[in-house]
Amino acid sequence: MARVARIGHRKEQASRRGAEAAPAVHNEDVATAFDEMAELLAIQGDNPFRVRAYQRAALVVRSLPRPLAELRSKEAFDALPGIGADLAGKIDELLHTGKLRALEQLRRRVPPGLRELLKLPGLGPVRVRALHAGLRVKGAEDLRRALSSGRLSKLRGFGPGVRRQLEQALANRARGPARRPWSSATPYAESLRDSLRAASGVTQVEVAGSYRRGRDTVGDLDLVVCARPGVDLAALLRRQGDVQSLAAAGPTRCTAVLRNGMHADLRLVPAESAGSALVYFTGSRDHNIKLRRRAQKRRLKLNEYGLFRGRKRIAGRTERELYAALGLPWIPPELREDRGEIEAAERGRLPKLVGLDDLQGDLHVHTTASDGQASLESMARAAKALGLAYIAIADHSRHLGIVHGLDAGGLSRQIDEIDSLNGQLDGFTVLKGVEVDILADGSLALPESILRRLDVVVAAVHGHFDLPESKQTARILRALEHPCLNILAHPSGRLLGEREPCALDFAKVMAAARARPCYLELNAQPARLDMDDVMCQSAREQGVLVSIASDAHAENQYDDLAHGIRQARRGWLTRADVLNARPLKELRRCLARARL
DNA sequence: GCCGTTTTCGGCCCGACTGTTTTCAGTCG
Repeated sequence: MARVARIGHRKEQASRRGAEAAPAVHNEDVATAFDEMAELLAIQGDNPFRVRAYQRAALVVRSLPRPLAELRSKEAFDALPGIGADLAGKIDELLHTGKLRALEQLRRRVPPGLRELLKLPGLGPVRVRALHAGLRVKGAEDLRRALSSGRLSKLRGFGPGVRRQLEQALANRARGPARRPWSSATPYAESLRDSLRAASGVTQVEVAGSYRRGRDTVGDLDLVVCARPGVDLAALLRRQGDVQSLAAAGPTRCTAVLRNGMHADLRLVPAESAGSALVYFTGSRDHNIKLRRRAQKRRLKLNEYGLFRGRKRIAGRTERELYAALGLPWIPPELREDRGEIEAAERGRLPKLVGLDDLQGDLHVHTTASDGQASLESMARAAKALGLAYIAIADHSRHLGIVHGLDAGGLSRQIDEIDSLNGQLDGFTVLKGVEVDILADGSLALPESILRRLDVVVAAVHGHFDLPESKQTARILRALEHPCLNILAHPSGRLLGEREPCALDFAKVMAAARARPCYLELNAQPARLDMDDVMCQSAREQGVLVSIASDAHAENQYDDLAHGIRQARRGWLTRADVLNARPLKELRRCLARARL
């Protein structure tokens, strides 16, 4: 929604500048427009395959590592998978005018509140259309009234079950975001998995879904269960402590409502189908669709029970066996987003993804000198105990808004402290650094004279997140021109579920980082995970090294590095793409290169 | 709306569960 409004904003800017000036339209804007087209067409009752084509195009555009604007021509758009002549023309129109006539026409025909209704569980395009046609329902509030007045019961397709589901959904809507950070799902996912594994008759339990793919946020949990005959899945679930109720219960499939409000979908499959079920329920949907089409072309049929030639199962017990039968190597779950992984697998070009063990150090660590909770020495010893070879202390600079930051004097004292500590740490190095604030005008909050004395200068935005895109981009580009800057930290400023990424022309930032050169941080705090996966993939393609950083404020927060690794893997990063996967000597060379 | 080693037209991934429509449509993943 915010994005769409932003297109409007750009449109105004364009008209002020004159007709010849093209508004800056990002891939995300195009994807959002296509998503909206798909929903409005679906509500209208249009051909479902046409709807699907828009959805697919949105996904393709959203996953492109480069801005569409760089591709320029309609022919180049047309060459993208899932984009034909028509959609290529629509991309062209959006890029040049900032608007889409077809979308504007649709918006005039379909009340905007109906799109919101589509998000409610139990409401698809058919029922939303029926609500509008039968009861003039135009949004959630109308639906609430129709429910309470009893008018809904007169409508075909809205029996007591559906009405109960809708009442529940409207009540739940007030309860906050549907997706939550990956890390907040972990305790529930793991305890459910472990207690089911311990249940008698159960032979195998795996968590699948977006949780297994390591997405930054998780909606529902998906679990694949194998058990001996006679095991009653629903009865088993009702005995689990974390399970509040069952929203659906069949012999092979159950949906449990957990105490934290999450849903867990469980599927019971025979052991010979464990691999195919795991592929199936790990997804993503688009990865699966592509696998099934691949199966079809080989005159095979793929479903959650296996890969079949006629009625004969030819694979399915393990994932590896299944991919092999489709002529592919096993594909890591983090890559299964239909962003080119199947094509890469086919050509033997899957990246060897970075792992936690590849990290040699951590370049963003706080201490009690600013807002951290542990001393310099404690943070250093904790990192050494984890097997890291170096850390960079990057406490905040002092300025308005950050109370406990360091000024030049404080930083100078910390430099001395680090020198003396380094004498006592055998085989471990503490690098001198800072997380210096990027001020509203793009200057840095500390003088160059003190920054010159540091090994690592990490710079970040901590305020003025809502500047218009042109100003925000200019601000960051100016910061990147500072001769001492090494790493741009948490580039988008997003906080999952709390703060949207700031409006920033990330392609320009990436190009500037590459040209300078300097590095970009993938902040591993579970609520940040900033950069996101697509930005990481883009950095890799552009050859910009990524610093996977814990931003630890306490000894135990080095654990967050695992979240960063997960995100990095989703962004196709290998060891070679990661700045702090380099040994100290090589790291120092990289840092020296990034100083003008 | 896209796409092509069965195809430029006629397909488009596949199955489970729910509710209600007494034989299946709608939704979901």
